[in-house]
Amino acid sequence: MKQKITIKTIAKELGVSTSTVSKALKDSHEISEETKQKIQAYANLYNYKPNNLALQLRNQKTKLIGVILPQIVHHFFSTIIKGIEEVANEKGYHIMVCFSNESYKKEYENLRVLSNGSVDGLIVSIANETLENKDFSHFKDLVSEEIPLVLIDRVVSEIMCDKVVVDDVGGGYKATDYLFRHGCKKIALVTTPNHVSVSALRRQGYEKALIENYIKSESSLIVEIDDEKDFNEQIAHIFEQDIDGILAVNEIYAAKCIRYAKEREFDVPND
Amino acid sequence: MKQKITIKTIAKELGVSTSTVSKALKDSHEISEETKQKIQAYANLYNYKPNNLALQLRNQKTKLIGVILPQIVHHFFSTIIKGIEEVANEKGYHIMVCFSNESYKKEYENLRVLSNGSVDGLIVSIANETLENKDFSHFKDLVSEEIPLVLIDRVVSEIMCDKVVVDDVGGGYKATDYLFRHGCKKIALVTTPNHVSVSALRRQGYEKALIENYIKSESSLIVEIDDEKDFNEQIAHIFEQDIDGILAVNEIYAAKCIRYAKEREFDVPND
DNA sequence: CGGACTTACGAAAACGGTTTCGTGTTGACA
DNA sequence: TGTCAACACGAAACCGTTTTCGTAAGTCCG
Repeated sequence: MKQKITIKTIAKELGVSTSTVSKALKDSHEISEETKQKIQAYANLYNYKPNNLALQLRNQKTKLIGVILPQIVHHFFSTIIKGIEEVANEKGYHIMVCFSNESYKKEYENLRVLSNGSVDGLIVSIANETLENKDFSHFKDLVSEEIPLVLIDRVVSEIMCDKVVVDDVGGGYKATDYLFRHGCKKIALVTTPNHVSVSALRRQGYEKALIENYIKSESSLIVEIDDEKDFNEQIAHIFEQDIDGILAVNEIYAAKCIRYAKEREFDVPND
Repeated sequence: MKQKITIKTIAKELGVSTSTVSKALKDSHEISEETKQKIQAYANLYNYKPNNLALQLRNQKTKLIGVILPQIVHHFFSTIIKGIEEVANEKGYHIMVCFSNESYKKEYENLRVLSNGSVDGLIVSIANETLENKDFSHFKDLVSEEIPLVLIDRVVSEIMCDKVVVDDVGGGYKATDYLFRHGCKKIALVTTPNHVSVSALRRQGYEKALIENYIKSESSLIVEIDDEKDFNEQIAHIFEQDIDGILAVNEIYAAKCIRYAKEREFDVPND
């Protein structure tokens, strides 16, 4: 790399001290107009830019946020990155992105590298492998070192820090409530078996909305899709009842339901 | 943040100099076994980690690669990020990702921040706005500062640096040639109007392959899809000829062709 | 006994900045 | 003429590390 121009080179070239240069470049009142002119002109001419590392070391802050995600080629996660980057930028921050590829080892390694002063804080979505083997000590270390940490989407209660999750219960409730407000009386639920947490939470929201509307939840209106079997066959029986609304726990089920309904000449969304 | 433990604190606490600590931690032969033990034990106990910023400043390298892309919520770009991150990781590097949102100003700003010592090199895909107003001076500055720069996908000849682009001509050629090698004689081309550059390049490849196989390009075998109109109607006429191969310039057209062929009971890929 | 060589450590410079605290020179004022 | 403040600048410390070089003490050998 070419000989970078630093405050020292300017100082030497102009026969002043580095402190004078530093002050002149930030228009300090301690420096005479004449000297300031000279220094600023020189800096401009040679396109001087202060070295970020030096500043970060001195200020003990990097204006950088580390982001560790399990994947990226995935609409959900790339959207998250975009969102984080936008807000960070507004606040004068930049982001460093790493991926764990759902691997504990890579997550651990990334955490180690980023928590050594490289970033001011971290935003992490935990890798599946970590979730399975339940070893969160690397996160707990961060917390005890008081490095700002926010967990998103995939969170665990063991780690004491701020968390942001999609409000699945609220989402399920709001969607169901919306249908009620639009005149639906008998709403079916198309969901997965209950061990998938997102679905279970959205189902809770669905049931909460039923209760608030004084409606009894009927198991004949709820179908837990088995992905191994044919989708249409599984939902057929709910279409045979006189339902006027369907809540699907994810876009895929929703799309399939809509297609099924259209093929049977229902008017979506009016019917 | 809690009082971080540094080499200095260890040195003071153990009554030795910082140089001794530094050497002991990297198992230098200059330090006696006894002292090493003591220092390493202490460092371990208090979970000492060397400060990255200090190292980067000292070594004049960050092991960081800056990546600036126009978008991210896009399969192509998120795949690129993943690829870069993987290779970088193998070589002990990490990446800093920024987005220009196709805006000249954000691109300029990102470039400015990253080129101040924050990264060892840059990988950039130029923003559309920059491409339009043809102002590449910010890139040229980088080059003259001899900061390693690689342009990907969207490149311009004005900037003297390494570039990586998808080889569309070669891709079109190889695909067509493949069909010839597998016995096809009459190959149709399903493409977009010629002003879309990717398609135009792949078409060049297609035509090059035809020429090399001494086959005359026939306009009746080439259909430029108008996305406003019905796809199937537009390709119908090529299926009426006795073709034995189709080259589609993108996956969407390919998928639609295959579906069309299957619906008409062709045996894909044998027919 | 004296010179050479090892061992085990510390001092200081360096990376590139910022900032606090002098300090020498003016000029004003009593 | 002596005092004091303002002005304009420099010295040095600091951020956390590495590394070169110097050196005191101990060992070995002739």
